[in-house]
Amino acid sequence: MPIPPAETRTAASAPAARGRQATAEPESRYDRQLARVLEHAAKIFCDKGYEGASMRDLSRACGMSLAGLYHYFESKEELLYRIQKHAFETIIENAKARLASVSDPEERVRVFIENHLEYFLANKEAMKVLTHEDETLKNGRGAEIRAIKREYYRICFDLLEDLKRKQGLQFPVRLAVLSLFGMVNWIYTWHNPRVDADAGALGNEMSEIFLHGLVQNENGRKKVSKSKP
Amino acid sequence: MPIPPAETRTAASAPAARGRQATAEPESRYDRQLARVLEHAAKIFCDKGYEGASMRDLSRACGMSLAGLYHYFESKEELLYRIQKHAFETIIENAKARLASVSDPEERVRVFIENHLEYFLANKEAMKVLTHEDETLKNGRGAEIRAIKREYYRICFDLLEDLKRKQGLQFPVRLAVLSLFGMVNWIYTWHNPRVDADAGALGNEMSEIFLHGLVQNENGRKKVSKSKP
DNA sequence: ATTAGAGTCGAACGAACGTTCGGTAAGCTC
DNA sequence: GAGCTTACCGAACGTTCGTTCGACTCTAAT
Repeated sequence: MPIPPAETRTAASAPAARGRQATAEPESRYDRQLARVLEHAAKIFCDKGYEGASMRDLSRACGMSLAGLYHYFESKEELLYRIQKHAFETIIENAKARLASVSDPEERVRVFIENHLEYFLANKEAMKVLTHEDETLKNGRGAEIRAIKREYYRICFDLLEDLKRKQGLQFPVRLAVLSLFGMVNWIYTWHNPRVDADAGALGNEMSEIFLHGLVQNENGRKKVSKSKP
Repeated sequence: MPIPPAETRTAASAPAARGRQATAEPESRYDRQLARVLEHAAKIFCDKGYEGASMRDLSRACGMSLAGLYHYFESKEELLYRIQKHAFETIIENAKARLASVSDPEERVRVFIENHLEYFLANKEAMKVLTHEDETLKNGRGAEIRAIKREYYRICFDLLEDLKRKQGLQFPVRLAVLSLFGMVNWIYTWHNPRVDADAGALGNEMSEIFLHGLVQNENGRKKVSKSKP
């Protein structure tokens, strides 16, 4: 949930997180405010889209003046960049950590899917911004985000290729990866926490569809005995 | 590809398509120009997003003055509405027509998927606008588009429920529908006509993944004999 | 008590936005 | 060829946009 403390300071030169004794406190006032701003920005970009959202909307949401906001970043574009970068880096980090302890190829795919859904649903706003505004950033920042995205794609690709090789399967890996991303990313258009299951259950069900399909004859796992022949 | 002739005139009161003899010519000058405008609008909304696209962009693309454009519609919002409505109605119409002659439940799902992909790839720009700007329209027009969307969803839902019942399967239908839409709609983010297969081939491959999954053991259709045990 | 700078603000900048207005030139009907 | 309509345009309307500027307050170190 928390959008991150500053890491790198790109606006005016400013203090690193220094508490009262320079060591104890992890979050300076600046860091806390910046995190607040990023969180509200994610919410607003999510609701109205990057282009449709105005800095005045953000100012209102943060309870801070328009000019005051610019103490924490240098442009609207940087806000989008920060939100996207943090979301992507975190989901990749989480995926790597979870995959490290799983070796069965099929199970690894399941873990990847569940990790994706879990982070997605826990950070719905940032992830919608990541997904929806995927071509918005241009030039340097856009290239950086696209590189991170490619890394994430690659992780999934390798997972599926490994599965294919070890189990001697036959399917187009690129298309499988992109179909999987479609399935899991599309969730931002429909998921309603009051109606739909949580990440764990959805992950299992989606994994089942993706790995074994709707129709699983000859195997019995999906087929159910019917009273009428 | 062609965005449609006028159907209903919503701007200033204006002539219906009347040829020189009121019967022979199907396309008046007005209809042709309107179609041109809608086509360019779809392209621009697709490239820069609805909010990011300006009427001046459209004016430039059409080679027509800003004021002149408004002869053909009453607002930017109406443009989006027209594009979305036409795309949705056509894809539904096509789906119904194709499904009418197919009775096998599994084959019907395949036909639905292939129809979707075929229209999607043949009308990439309008379909990206439909997919990407899906929450943009508000009030009356938004409600109307959402109703059409619900109808399309319903067709797919019924298809899958029929498959489930007739084959005695067990899967969550709502999730299956939404996963399928995710798979097929996501295509606008990645499809490259110079790299990727055409709608027919992609439809087959996606249908295979969706219906039978990546891993299809015990059945041999997917498993391939390996030299090493 | 003085100073430095972090944090914040009101007010404004120029640019861009969607839309409208008054007008004109061409085409059609009588 | 008068009269009406369609198709289009230049210029501008009022608004909103992202961003900046100079000044103020508060805190904390000198």
